[in-house]
Amino acid sequence: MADLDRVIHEPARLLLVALLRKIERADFVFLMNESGLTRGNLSSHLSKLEEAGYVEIEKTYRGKVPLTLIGLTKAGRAAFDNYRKQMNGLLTRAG
Amino acid sequence: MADLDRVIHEPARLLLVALLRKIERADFVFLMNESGLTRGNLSSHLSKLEEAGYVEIEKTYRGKVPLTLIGLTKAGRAAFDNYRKQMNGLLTRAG
DNA sequence: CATACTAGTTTGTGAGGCAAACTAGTATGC
DNA sequence: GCATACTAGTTTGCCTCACAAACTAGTATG
Repeated sequence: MADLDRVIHEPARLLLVALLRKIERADFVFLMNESGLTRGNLSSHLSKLEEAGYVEIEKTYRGKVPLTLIGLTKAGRAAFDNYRKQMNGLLTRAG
Repeated sequence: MADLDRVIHEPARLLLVALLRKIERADFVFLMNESGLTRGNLSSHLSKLEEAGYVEIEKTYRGKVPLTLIGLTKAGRAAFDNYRKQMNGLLTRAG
């Protein structure tokens, strides 16, 4: 069977994880712009990813304005790589 | 944004469509065995695919026993190919 | 005619994605 | 110095939907 990681599989999160896979670390607003998600949905998807242990979220300040930094964990990278492998298998097996 | 086709994106259906992409036509029980889905879930996923116009379902008989044949439509093939293209983009863009 | 099997469909429920409402803190207008 | 607006998030409510379990229908067997 195809037991894909549902945390990664959700398109919004897949996009986020793919972004983070490249750039290591990003702030909330950047991810919002890149993904096209609303603040609300970005927040809840990041929470899911955090619960799964796939991202680390650091809350700090840029001057007096709050700044939230997000980065993929080792587990997150591994999960994404594994997902990619499985998905490629599924897609290419279907010549 | 990543607006993947949700009908195809669901893992169970992705597997079904990938299978059908190769073998053109299959019966209900074969798909059940290949996918590992229960009769109930296979039935409902096939209904979704049919509603989307992605598969054609033909009910006939093998002797006196009902036989359900399932095949991808042109639209189904196109949808899968498009999905695959988008997904590959997402996955490889994240070197 | 009752029990079992094959081949499916329908139903109930819990999880979850999305949009909208809410919160908190900072800057600006008057 | 209080109101209005803006930035940066979080929480809530609703509606969809995947999965499991229950149900249906028809055939073979004892």
